[in-house]
Amino acid sequence: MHVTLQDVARQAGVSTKTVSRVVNNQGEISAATRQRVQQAIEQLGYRPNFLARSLVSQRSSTLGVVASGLGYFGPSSTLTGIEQRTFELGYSLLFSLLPHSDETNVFPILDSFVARRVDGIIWAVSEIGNNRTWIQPEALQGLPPVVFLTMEPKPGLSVVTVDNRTGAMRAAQHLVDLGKRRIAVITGPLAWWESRERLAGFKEVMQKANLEVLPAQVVEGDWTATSGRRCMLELLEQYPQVEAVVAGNDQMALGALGIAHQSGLKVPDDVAFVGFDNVPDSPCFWPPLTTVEQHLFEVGAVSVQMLHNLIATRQDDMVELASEVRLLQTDLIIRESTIGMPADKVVRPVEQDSFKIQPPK
Amino acid sequence: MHVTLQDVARQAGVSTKTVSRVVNNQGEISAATRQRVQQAIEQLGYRPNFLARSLVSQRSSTLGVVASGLGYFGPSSTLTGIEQRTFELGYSLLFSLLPHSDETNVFPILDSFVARRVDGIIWAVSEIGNNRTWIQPEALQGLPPVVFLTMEPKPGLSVVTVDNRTGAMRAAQHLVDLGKRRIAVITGPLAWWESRERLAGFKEVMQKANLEVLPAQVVEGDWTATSGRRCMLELLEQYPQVEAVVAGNDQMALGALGIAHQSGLKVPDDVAFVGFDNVPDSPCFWPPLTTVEQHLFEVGAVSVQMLHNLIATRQDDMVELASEVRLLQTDLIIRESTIGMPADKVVRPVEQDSFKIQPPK
DNA sequence: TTGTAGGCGTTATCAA
DNA sequence: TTGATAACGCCTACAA
Repeated sequence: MHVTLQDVARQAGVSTKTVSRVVNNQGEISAATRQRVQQAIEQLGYRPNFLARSLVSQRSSTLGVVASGLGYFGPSSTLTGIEQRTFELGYSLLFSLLPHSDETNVFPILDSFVARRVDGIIWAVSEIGNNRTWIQPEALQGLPPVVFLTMEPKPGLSVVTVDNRTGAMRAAQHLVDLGKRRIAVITGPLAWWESRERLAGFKEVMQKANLEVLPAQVVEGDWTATSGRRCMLELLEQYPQVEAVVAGNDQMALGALGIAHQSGLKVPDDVAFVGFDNVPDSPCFWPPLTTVEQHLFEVGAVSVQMLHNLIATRQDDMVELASEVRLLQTDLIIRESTIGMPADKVVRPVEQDSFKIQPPK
Repeated sequence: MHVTLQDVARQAGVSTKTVSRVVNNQGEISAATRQRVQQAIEQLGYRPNFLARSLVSQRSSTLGVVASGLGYFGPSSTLTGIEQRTFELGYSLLFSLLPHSDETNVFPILDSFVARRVDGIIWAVSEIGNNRTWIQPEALQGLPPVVFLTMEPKPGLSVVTVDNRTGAMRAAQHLVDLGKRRIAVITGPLAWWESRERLAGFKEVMQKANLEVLPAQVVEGDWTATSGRRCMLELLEQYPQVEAVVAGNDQMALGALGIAHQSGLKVPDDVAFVGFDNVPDSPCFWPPLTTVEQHLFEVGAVSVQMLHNLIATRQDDMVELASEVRLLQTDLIIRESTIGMPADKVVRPVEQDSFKIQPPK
């Protein structure tokens, strides 16, 4: 069916090895034969078979990625970053999605990756409930190098994640600095590690500012704008003195904003709002939303780079120093929902954990 | 490095072929040997190598997908649908992203798919400018079956797309039915086929209603909310009598809504708005947005099913009847931005081009 | 500079 | 019911 090296070799009147050398640009070859071989390749429309190459070379130049929740801006950005860097480094990408559920059995997915002999795996699913209990030495044993995204760093694992706690602290501190005292929070689902981190950051700032956090000030949403509406209604009911709201993401902030409008509250004078994510629409919310930007595209790119290094290391010497952690910082984007006048100022702090994407080798 | 069939065979004291039969559940095998083989598999931790299997069986059980613009809800939904159906049908998915640019050379991506011997390809990139000129018989020659998404159906190609024209007609007709006469349109970039289709649908309704469409009534955005703001400002400048706006997507509608608020216009009494996409946030816009829902998850799922059938067909007999077209209908979701009162009614028409996802064989 | 032999891990063919 | 042998398409080692 397909044209093979043999066919080309026969056509060009040389050996298969010579054709192989031409295809892979290796070894010294006389200009004449190279010419002849290339002509034969063109003529026959030869396309190399990576499966056969992978079989003998024991590497597939393919990475596997497991993602989730592409309907949201964050995961999509991360995936885009992953794909781009993967391509730049010369890999292909096997792609799998996981439902947002504890129940899902991850092993079929891992098996399909192993069966296709991926050189490495990126686990781009948020830490939710106990959906990480599968991460055990025995399970990792049979796998190529893995980089985990968005989880509490654990010894022995390579992790790339956003500093959610500090991000939330920036949001809360901003409100405190503006003189707000009665600050409420709409969290994401607390089964999510990210949500708990953000809540912890919020509480830390409140404590330092000697501000109480009553149970009535904390409500739990599910990331959707609709849940933001519900949460804001609850807040107005159980904590009517609220002066500001920190939302776990921009969607919930949007929903909460809607309720504020319906209730005739002035934003930000009566109630100020801060979101999290800086989705592309957030500058066009009504009013434009102050929010915390995560650099998720970079999270994706960095994780691929880390995986690439891991793969190279494992091949060179068998020493396994897989435990590396990258914590990416956030930016506070200040807009009208907190300061009430046209502004789009970026407050970028000194980077504590700065990073660079390393150039391909 | 890895445990192979041979290792298992040796351990169990049988031939490799016998092990192969056990692994693939084929042929008759005595319970005793099966037992022994399975034990050896467990013991050694054997994982089959799909690369080797693909090499000999001439099929990789892998599909390739080329997508674009995951930052938007639509493409992400489509990709999610593709992934899910792909997994259900027992394939793996090789994933590639294309920048939104005419210039991009698609052949390296196609080559990487062919090199890995994907069984089929889904081209999930919108038709923009002349980014489809590569689709020529010669280029298609060397490829496995391909299904194209979101493009003008062409003879000889398999296409799955949303009926954008009819969708836009629903939106426009809804406004006409509400008694609006001076209706403007904010289009997506007109280099996109989808944008032109939606504009054509809009114009068709206007014509039937004996309503003029002046050049001043049509402005071109770039899908972003920010461009929606700019376009709405232009409209208010050059067509101040505007009573309603049809936007090319929900993001631009959001931006336009913001300008309406800033200008003190009442929605929908002064100006009504309709979007396109039904993004999850749209019920929480201010006011909630009437919009046209595309079933993009289904577009993805249907395209995979079509591809699967194509692959099966090509293998059975060599007859190539690749030209199939599926046109999926839209739903109009009516909300406050047009009717000004709490409502969330779905108008679902009789399906002209109904479809079912066929069960896996 | 070029060629030969052997093997990567699996499945198909044909015997036993 | 099982097994030996030959592919699948490519690359590495070693010669020539």
